Amino acid sequence: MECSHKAEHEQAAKRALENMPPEEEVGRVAAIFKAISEPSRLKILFALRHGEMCVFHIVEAVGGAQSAVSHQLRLLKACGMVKSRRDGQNIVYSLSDEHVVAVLELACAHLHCKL
Amino acid sequence: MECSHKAEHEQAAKRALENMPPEEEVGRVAAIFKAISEPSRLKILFALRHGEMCVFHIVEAVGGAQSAVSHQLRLLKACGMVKSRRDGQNIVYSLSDEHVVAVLELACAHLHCKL
DNA sequence: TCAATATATGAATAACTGTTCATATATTAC
DNA sequence: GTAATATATGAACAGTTATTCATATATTGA
Repeated sequence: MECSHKAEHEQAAKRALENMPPEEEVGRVAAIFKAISEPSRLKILFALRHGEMCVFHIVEAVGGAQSAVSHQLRLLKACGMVKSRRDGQNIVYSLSDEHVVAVLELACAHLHCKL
Repeated sequence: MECSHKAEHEQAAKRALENMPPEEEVGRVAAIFKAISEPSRLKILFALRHGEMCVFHIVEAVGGAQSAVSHQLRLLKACGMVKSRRDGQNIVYSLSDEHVVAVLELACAHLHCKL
């Protein structure tokens, strides 16, 4: 702990400690990111940027087994990234709000890549 | 595939498929989110919002073992979330750019919580 | 009611990941 | 050089998670 920036670092550490959100809140934020940290789920979100779709078409857009997609959709819904409504035989999924899109786009900006 | 929104969904699925980024790019974006999807790493990022810090003070701010923090820092650095420089005996870490902060804040907006 | 279709779910397995422990490297002071 | 301090690293273990397979539920049309 004898670093030459002792004073500034200690202040920063003190501020960081004081302002650290409670464990529960950190957990909630982490859960959001975890939801979109798997390529399979991220693809689903990318796909839904082009409009709402039923499961069948989501499977068509992202590939993989129907069962796997269904499991992932459940996770995405559980943490509020997507919403769904029944429409006859189908369940139609869509992004739950504009924040989801915004987070995706910001990540791409960070990567300096265009989607 | 006989949903009543057949036409629109099929168009959306077609657009989604055409615009789906290559596997490698999806992977990179997913890696960014994965990096901040663990409470331990997220705490480190929250801490660094208050200024650059050496490992010792990061440990002080986020808790946990030095070894664990060091491992996490390596991951965060590998995906470009933080940068580091040596300063004598210490290694000083800081957020690598403003996008990192922006992503964190956007996630909080999505959660309707203030940090 | 029965068949067909769309979606969801539970269990099991395989792969991945975070942490710990012990140790290694690098820098400074003596 | 040696001791002390700061940080990093490798291996092993434990916990988590994504996928698959088989099956269940729900809706529609006959």
